Amino acid sequence: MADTSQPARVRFAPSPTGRLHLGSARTALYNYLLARRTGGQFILRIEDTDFKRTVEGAEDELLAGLRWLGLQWDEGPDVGGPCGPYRQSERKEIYLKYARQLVERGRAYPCFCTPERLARVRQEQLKRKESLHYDGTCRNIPPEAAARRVADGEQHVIRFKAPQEGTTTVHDLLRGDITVDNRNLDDAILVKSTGWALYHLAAIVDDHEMGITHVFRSSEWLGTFPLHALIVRALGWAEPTWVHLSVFLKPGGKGKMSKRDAERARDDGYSIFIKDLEALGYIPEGILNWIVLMGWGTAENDEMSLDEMIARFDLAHLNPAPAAVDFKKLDHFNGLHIRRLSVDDLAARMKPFFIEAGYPVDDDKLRQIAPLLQPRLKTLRDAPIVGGVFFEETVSPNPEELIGKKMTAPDSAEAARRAVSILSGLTEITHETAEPPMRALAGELGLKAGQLFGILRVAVTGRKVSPPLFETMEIIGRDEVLRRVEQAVALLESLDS
RNA sequence: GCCCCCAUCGUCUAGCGGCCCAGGACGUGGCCCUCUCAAGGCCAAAACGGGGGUUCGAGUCCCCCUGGGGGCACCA
Repeated sequence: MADTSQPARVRFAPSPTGRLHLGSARTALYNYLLARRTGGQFILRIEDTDFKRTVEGAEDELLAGLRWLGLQWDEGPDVGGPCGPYRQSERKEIYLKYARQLVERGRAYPCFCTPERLARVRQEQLKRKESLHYDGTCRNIPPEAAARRVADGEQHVIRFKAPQEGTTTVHDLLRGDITVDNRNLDDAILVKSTGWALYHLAAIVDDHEMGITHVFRSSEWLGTFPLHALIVRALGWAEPTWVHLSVFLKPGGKGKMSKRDAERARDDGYSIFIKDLEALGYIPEGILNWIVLMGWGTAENDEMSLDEMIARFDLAHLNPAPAAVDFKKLDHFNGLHIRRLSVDDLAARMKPFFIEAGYPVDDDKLRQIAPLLQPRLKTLRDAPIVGGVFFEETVSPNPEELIGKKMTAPDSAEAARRAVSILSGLTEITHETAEPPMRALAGELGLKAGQLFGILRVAVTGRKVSPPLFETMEIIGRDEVLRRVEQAVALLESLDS
């Protein structure tokens, strides 16, 4: 079943009508993984035959998003390949060729019904509570008569002539055989009156012409699955392995992700769109690790890099059930992979977020603070929040917060004074040189280390929460540390008057 | 209304008839570590939707119910 011995040719075929989101990214991922796993090819095809719906810039975002995630394709509209063109809008004649073939074989027919008439038929069916389907008016027009009307230039579409009796059985890798009663099949439109093929024909033709071995697509195609298999068979081709992946459900698992849910995710600081996730400080490694597990599972060790996924991915563990998105889990994997980054890598990735937050960035300092921030970041966006202190020229602590735990202002002032006198005696303040004497001082004053350190932390960073105190002092530097602690002394003294 | 699909902890999942009084992960609670916050370590609570079968034996196979999801365009 999980045949990884034969090279797979797979494709990710988005239409440039929207943004790259979680669901499509996961489909792309699975395609990519199977291709790499089997030593096959990953193809990118743009399904842009519906010009009315094409969105300006969508294709660019799609490609950029995939590249950012690290899912580079082997063949595609921009990189070419032996089966091009890879944009459906450039393959019109190919589809027409097969549409004509189908008509010649009596497996498809021209239909002259107007959209208006079709809408009327639908209304009637709705009123009679029947299933919605084409009523077959043009199905029985004699081929010669139909051909004549076409030759005369009469507006028409091409419909597939679906069988009306018996049953059709198709096979999905995750669901096994699916058998439908042919009476429920519809004569779907293959070619619009404009001459452009619809998905039903275009995708089937392209998958064949491009030698696709496995078709990963969303479960929303399950309804037309028999139709598509029938078209493949009518054309006399071998079927690919069909894999219908379930959709993602909203957090909590009740209902599909809707636009409203997407907005709510944004309000919570998350997003279902890849580009937004990048801006929110999520890294490809984290996102990929998160989505690969929604629909595919392993017994244990969920933590994986892309390479590890390639080594472990298989078809047998794909799961047909819908999965609810859990952004908390994304946070977990993102943090996990941030911690896996090298110092230089993390420094480079944090940089734009410091710039965005308005801090004067400095590559050396970024590398210096990276190890301190690394275990504290859930997202890269947290970096300027946690590490902003290293770029601030001055701090303005809240005097009240300078008072040590269970201490008075005068006590705290005295402790700070003593700290200054000891620290100023050091030629350099580092973790090694400063911590021992400060611990000793705490003991001498009858304080817990945490009490003294707390005062110094607020004095030096202006915050109650910061990276480890002495490492922080080391980076801020002796002179500035002294200046800040002295400032704290003054602040504390002003308090008790 | 009609058609199709799915069903294990709150969530993502492992399980492919006995190895399961159901394993891992997120989240949650507790403890440890600890200069704060994290990170890390340990522990805990937490599930086979219900009912019928099949079988010596069912989370695993079959049926029904329930629940959830998808589809029914000259969109993809």
